[in-house]
Amino acid sequence: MQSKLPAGRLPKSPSPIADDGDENRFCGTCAFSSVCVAAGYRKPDLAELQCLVEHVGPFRAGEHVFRTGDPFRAIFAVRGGTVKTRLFDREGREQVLGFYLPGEVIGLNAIYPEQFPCDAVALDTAFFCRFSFPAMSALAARIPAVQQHLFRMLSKELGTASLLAGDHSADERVAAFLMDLAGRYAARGFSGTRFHLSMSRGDIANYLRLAAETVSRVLSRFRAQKLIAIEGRELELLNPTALRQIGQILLPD
Amino acid sequence: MQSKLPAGRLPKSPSPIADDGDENRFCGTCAFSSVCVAAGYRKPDLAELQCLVEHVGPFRAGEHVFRTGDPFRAIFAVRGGTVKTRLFDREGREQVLGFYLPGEVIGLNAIYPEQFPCDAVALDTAFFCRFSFPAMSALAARIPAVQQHLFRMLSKELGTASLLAGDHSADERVAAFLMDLAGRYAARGFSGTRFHLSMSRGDIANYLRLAAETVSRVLSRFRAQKLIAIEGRELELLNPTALRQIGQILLPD
DNA sequence: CATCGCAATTGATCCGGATCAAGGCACGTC
DNA sequence: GACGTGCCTTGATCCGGATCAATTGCGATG
Repeated sequence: MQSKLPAGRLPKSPSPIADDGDENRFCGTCAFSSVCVAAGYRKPDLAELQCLVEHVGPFRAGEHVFRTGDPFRAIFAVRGGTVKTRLFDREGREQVLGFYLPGEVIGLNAIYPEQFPCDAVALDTAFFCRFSFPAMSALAARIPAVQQHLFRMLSKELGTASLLAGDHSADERVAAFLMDLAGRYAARGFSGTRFHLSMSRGDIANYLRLAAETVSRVLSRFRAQKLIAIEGRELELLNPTALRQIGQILLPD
Repeated sequence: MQSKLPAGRLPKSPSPIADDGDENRFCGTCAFSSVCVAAGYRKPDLAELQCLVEHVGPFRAGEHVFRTGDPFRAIFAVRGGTVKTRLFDREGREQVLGFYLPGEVIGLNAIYPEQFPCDAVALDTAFFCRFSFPAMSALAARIPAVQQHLFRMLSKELGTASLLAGDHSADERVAAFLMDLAGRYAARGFSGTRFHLSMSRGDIANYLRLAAETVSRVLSRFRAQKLIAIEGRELELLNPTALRQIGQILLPD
């Protein structure tokens, strides 16, 4: 039930960011926080930032935030819910490219082609901050912190291709996947040991380039080994250290 | 014998960019060309660009352009030769991340961590244009074309992770690899049907996440099927259409 | 020239995960 | 309650590519 929105949350009321109590809580964990906060310190810049940020959503599970081929006009920070990005190959088979949690940003890979190169699909009820990219670009030229932040976010995402690469075992992939999610939840202020898997086993398998049956088997084995407790999509990491050990080859540090 | 360099080519003569005839030919195919050319149209900017571009090299095969952990100060455009990027996992096994041809740019993934996250190793005699990043950043804030160009290069590289992802057959991977190389050579003005493989079979296999033996077998099979002619590292694509067909799932368009 | 060392090729065997198949479970609707 | 429909789990079989091993070819070096 994460979709119980406070009344003043939707863009109908263009209230200043500082006035929205919930805003502050979210923004503190958002990938854009340093930009918004930095801009907030200067009154004239704050006005401009408000022009380029727009709240959109909610999207229901299965709805598209954007589609492959849509013209690129903006990037999106996830405010709530979960998103998967995916595309279809020539044979029409889905390829899951990634999952995005609250505070994370989607759409950066559309800057160059000037079209979105993939679909973004909500996995549960999700809503976003939409940043107009032309406006953001112009702002970046005037405010070094904004420019630097964009460079850093882009560069950071370059280092995030490793989970699916390589000839790694199913155990390694699944363990690394779970620990990656855990770390990202923890980084945004959520629990890093208990969380909900918003995506189906099939999506996980597709993302990890495994069969859904294999993912199921590995999770069952991890449960039998008391590494995790899992019931449906509710997950608890019972032995994160061991999981990190198993997936270490795929994990940073 | 790829190291037979023309006499005037080595950096012992630090001549200004505009004076170097070969420079113009190279710059036309370089990923930075739009930046350099755009800057060239304004005299004051040209001066600044000269400050931030520096010619480095040659590096001999096996020498490092940068190493994992080196502080990030600049990005490099390959002027000549070939480079591989790689890192070592905890077990000390090498992981080849990519190959870079003349005109392509390395180091963009170091902006965020502010350290190089991988090694860059010359595969043959190689030299570079070195762009100081702080200087470039400052220039980007003043010249929109430079900022836009950096955004685009970063975003473009985000779309380049697909070759090694996925559970694809060895045939698909090798065919896609060859066609990818061919396309990149062609884009830079070289032959797209006959070229030299600067990297060993082992490097190719490592990059494609296959065993070296498998790469060898696939190449032998492609030769038997008259798809390619290959002798050592000299390659000719005899039937690019068929190769594209085989690797199509991994290739753009 | 003989020798060494590395890269590449080719053959034989083995294993991990895909695939095919058959239920189980939780949800909805009628 | 009976039924359908996804989603998940578990079992049995098969195949592509890894691995181990042997051989060849070539450039470098003495």
